[in-house]
Amino acid sequence: MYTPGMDTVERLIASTQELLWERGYVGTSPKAIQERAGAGQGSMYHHFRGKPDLAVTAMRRSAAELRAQADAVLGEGDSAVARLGGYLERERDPLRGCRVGRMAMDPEVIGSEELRRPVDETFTWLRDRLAGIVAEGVATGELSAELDPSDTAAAVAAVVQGGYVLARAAGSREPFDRAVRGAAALLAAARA
Amino acid sequence: MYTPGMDTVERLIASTQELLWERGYVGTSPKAIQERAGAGQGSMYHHFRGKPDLAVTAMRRSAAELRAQADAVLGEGDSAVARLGGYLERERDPLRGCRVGRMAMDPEVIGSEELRRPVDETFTWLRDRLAGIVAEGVATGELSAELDPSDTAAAVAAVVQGGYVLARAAGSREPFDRAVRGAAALLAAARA
DNA sequence: GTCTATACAGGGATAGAC
DNA sequence: GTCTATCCCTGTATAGAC
Repeated sequence: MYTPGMDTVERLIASTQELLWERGYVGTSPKAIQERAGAGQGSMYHHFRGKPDLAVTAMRRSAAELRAQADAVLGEGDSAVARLGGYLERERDPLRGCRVGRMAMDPEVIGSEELRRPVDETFTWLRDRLAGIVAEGVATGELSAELDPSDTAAAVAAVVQGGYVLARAAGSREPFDRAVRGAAALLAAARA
Repeated sequence: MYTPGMDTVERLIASTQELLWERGYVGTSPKAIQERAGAGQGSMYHHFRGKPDLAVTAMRRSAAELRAQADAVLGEGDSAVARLGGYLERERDPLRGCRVGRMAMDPEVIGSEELRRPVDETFTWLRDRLAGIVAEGVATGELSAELDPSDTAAAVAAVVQGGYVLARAAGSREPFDRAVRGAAALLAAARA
């Protein structure tokens, strides 16, 4: 996440990304950010207007990173089912949860237009991307024509996000693994 | 949630349940609980040892309520697909999220054995209950024998929890509705 | 049982020196 | 650009009076 050569601004952003992932927006304090970044108060408030400003910057970056990763995974595989399955069963650390999805549960994030936007954009993009793959599968006759691409895409995205909830509740990655495997099996069973 | 006739203890518990749902554990302060309950500091600390104690009590109650509701819904319908579909598409307020699942994203909840337990038990119970229905459907020949009941159950539970994330991210219930509809369609397509 | 007073850390930010 | 001092509010809890 961050390397010795990074300057203060970069260290502040990277630290904020990590803390938002671990503790959410309400749970992350400027002081904690400064400590992790090895920067003083003055530094942080010189470069950013305050916690919301820094958080928006960090969230935009996390969103972009996630998008790039997902896009790469979704490009691999030679059939719709294989590509969706690849996305579902891609390597993850379920107990950490999703760094973007996590933000959606925070009332302060949801209550702020600016803070919610990167989260919204990420999932809108993801659902569209997944829907395109489903539509392709339906078009080539691989998947049943009964499947609505947008609905199916939402279900796939939801399984992953919900899998994190189940895993964290259980204190074990097992429910996550079951959920994505279960979803992959349902997709496989929906082949035309 | 709470009625005029409730005594102080009940009002404290009910207020805590509401606040935990709305703002999570970190986001809920004793002061806010007292205000909503119309009780003073002394009252709260007389009846409960502190915030964690009150939170555990409130979470146990929310878990029990949720379980009762889910159990009722899962008992209706005359086929496995109908029962799972009924659970998925049951009336909900997606923008509020799940009062139990929400807790799983809170680091303090996950970090405490006592606070996590009610959440864990709720989802373990739910997955078992759903798995029983899937198994039944497989046994009667309604559902494809390819489906693993536990995996499928986890996927169904995850779709709902993840649907909340998508809805809150979007600021609209639409992605939730799409996700559950998509999941119901996949189940219908997996009929033997 | 409930109230008020008190305590002390931490959150979030500003001011001004260097 | 960064540091230290300072500020005020809130979180969480205890003590003791009523």
